[in-house]
Amino acid sequence: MTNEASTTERAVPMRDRLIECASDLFYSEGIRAISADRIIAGVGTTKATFYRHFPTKDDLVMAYLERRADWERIALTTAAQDEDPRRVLKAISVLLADSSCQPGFRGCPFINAGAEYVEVTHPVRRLVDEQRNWWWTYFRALAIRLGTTRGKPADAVADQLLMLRDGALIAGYLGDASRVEAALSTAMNAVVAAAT
Amino acid sequence: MTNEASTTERAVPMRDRLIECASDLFYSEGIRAISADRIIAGVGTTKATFYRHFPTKDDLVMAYLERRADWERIALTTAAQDEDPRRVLKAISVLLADSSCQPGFRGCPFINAGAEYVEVTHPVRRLVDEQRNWWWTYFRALAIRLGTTRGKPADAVADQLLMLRDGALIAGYLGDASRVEAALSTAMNAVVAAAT
DNA sequence: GTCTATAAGAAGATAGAC
DNA sequence: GTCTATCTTCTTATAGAC
Repeated sequence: MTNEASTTERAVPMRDRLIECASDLFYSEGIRAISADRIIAGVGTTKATFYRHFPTKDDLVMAYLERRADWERIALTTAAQDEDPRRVLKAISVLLADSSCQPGFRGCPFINAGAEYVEVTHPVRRLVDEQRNWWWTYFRALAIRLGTTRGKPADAVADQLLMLRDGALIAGYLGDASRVEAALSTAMNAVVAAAT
Repeated sequence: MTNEASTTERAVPMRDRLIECASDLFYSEGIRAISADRIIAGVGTTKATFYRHFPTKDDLVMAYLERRADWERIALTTAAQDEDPRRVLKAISVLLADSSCQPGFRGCPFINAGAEYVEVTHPVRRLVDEQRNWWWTYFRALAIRLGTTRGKPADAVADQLLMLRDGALIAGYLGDASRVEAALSTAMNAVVAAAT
């Protein structure tokens, strides 16, 4: 094979290095708390290069959230491949609870971004909406597989499961992450049982 | 026109006017998004006066959150005075859902502050913990009144009800506020039914 | 594509007069 | 308690050389 070890730094394009660094910093400290300078220093480049790749800071914020959205969808669909919808529900609980227990867990990046971006028409908020709609649609389909009647009943169960997902991530961040799994799976089962 | 320092305006002490203005701005736009200058301009005073009342901006942030905590506790205990714990549960759902439907609703100020303040030892985060503990203790007592066995079962129900409260406020802000009441009360009832 | 240098403004906070 | 004036640092963003 060709020698690429000596060109490790050059192998990763600057754009990806900026997104990678931004993803860590924005998530762990908040978007407004991180200046472009911090990211520039983090990857070891200059302002000019930064702004060549991302005309404004918000463009990098969008790239950060798009990457997070991809991760989240992949993580969920990977963890929830079981045929049995009840085991899928359990797997989702375990996935969310495990994430909550990881060091550096700071809750849902989309909920956090929502707290920082107020304007509903802002691209960031549109992306947050999109990701939340994805979750809701996923939960609605799961509700149907679990035996909930299509239409309003399934919509209602999707609302409740999304509510529990959001609450679980808040609890994982601001509460006791070690209790999230029990509370989340118990509540999800209760909600599904009451609707089927 | 009329003198700005009219009797009504002067009757409210500067400190309270600063907290009042900060409360509106911090909640509606986010804490980091609002500079001291914006608040100073909002009440029509100067930097020197601002920093005489609040040595740092974070001191004002604390005053803002303490006021919000007081409001929340008063609102809840006022809305939930019924003898019947099932009607109390319903009243909480209605209170949270109604709040979500108010114009300018931006979710839970404590969850939002948590998104902006990362350091767990920061006074803001301690206050967030305190308010969340208050809710949890309230829910645990309610769970017992609803017939849940004291100890672990009641603790588990409190975890789940708090999870639903948090998720409901997220849904009220980032989702469809008009569907919060149905989802929240249905899920709370399901969780309680499964534990009694 | 990347660098040095810098603009232009906003941020949190203070000194000293009245 | 309040004001004018100021300080320092940080912020996003750009110009122009290599």
